Amino acid sequence: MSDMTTRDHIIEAADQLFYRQGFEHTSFSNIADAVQISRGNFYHHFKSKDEILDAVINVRLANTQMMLDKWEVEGKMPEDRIRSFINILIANKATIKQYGCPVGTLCTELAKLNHSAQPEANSLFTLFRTWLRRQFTLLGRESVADELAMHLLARSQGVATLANAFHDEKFIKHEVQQMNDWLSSCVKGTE
Amino acid sequence: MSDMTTRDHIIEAADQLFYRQGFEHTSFSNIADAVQISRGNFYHHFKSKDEILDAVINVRLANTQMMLDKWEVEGKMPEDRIRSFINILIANKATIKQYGCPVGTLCTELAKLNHSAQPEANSLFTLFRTWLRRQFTLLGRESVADELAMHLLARSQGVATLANAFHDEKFIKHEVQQMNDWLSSCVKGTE
DNA sequence: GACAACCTAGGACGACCATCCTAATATTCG
DNA sequence: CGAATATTAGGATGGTCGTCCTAGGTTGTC
Repeated sequence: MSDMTTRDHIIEAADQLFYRQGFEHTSFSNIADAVQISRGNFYHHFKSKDEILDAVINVRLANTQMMLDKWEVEGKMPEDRIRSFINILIANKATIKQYGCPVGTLCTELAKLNHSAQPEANSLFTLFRTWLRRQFTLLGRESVADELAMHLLARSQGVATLANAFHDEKFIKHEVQQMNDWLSSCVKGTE
Repeated sequence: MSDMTTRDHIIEAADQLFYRQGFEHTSFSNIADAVQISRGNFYHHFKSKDEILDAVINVRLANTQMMLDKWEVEGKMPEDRIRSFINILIANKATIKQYGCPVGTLCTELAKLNHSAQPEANSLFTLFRTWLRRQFTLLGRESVADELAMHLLARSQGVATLANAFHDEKFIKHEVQQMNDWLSSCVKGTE
C-alpha cells in the first residue's frame, strides 16, 4: 500500500471522484484535496486532465480483466461464471444505488461531452461483452451468444440506472433474481 | 409557432442542448447562440440556470403526460398501450443511438451533480412508472403491476444506454422484439 | 560532498462560466 | 402623442477552470 507512487494515488482518487461526481464535474482541486498534494504538481505526472482519464480507464480495464479471469477460474461451469457477473449488482448494490454503474455512467457522460476517450471507455463494455459471449458459447448457444451477452449487459445497465434514480436496493435484488431465473431457463433450453 | 414567446424559445433550445450535451456542459452562451439572443438577456426570463432546468423538466413532464394520455385514448387494450411505450425505442432509435434516453441520461447526470432538481427529474420516471403500473393492473396483474412496470422501464433504460455506447440501432430493434414477446407471455399468463 | 535528476508547492495565466448592471429600444395603453 | 412598462443588448464582475512556470526541496549516484 505504501509503495504506491503519487501517480497511483492520483489515479485512485480520480477514479473515485469521476465515479461519484462525474468526469467534468471533478476538478483538479477536488483531486488535489483528496490526494493532499499541490494543484500545480499534477503536470509532472500527467500532461492533461484527459490523460488522467485515460489512466483511470486503463486501471479499470486491468481490474475488470482480473475480475473476469478470477471468475473464469472460480466458476467451473459457464453458468456459474455468468452468475458471478449477475452478482456484481448485489455485491455493489449500495454504491450502485448512490452512484449508478461506473461503466455505464462514464460512457453516458463521455458521449454527451463528445469526448475523445469514448472508445476507451466503451471498451470496458466490450470486455464484459466478449467475456459473456464466450460463456454463452460454452453453454452451447454459439449462434446467439452475442445477443444473449448484450441482453444481459442491457438488463444490468437498466437495473443500475433505475436503482440509482429511485434509490432502491430492493429493486436490484428483485431484478437479479429474475435475471438468475432467466439464465436458468437459458441453460435448460439447451439440455 | 411564431406566437411562441422568447421564454418558450429559450426552453426549447435548452431542452435540446441539455439532451445532446448534458446540463452542466451546456452554457448560457450555447443557448444564446441557439436562440439568437443576447447572453445577459436571460435573466429577464429566468433567475438562474437551475430555473431554466426546472422549466425544461416541467415542459418534458407536460409533454410526457400528453403522450401517455394519447396512448390511453388510442390503445383500446392495455396491452396495446404498453406496446406504445415499448415502441418509443423504435420511434426514437436514431436520437437514442446518438444521445441516449432523455430521461435516463438527465437523471444520471443530476445524481452525479447532486443537483437539487433530482426529484423533479426522477418524477419523469415516475410518470411512466405509474402509467405502466396502471396498464398492468388493467391487465389483471395488480399484485405485481409495479414490479412489471419497473422491469419494463429498466429494460428500456438498458437498451438505450447500450445502444448509445455501441452506436447500434439494430440492437434496439432486436431487444424491442424480445420485449414485445415478453409482454405477450405476460398477457397469455392471465388468460 | 557535489551534482544531476526527480519531485513538489504555489502562484500566474488566459479562458470561460453564471450572474448582474445599465442603458437603449419596443411595446402597451391612458 | 406620451408615459409607463416590458424587453433587449452588451459589457462588467468575481469566481473557477485547466494549464503553465518557476523556485525550492528531496533523492540518488559517483
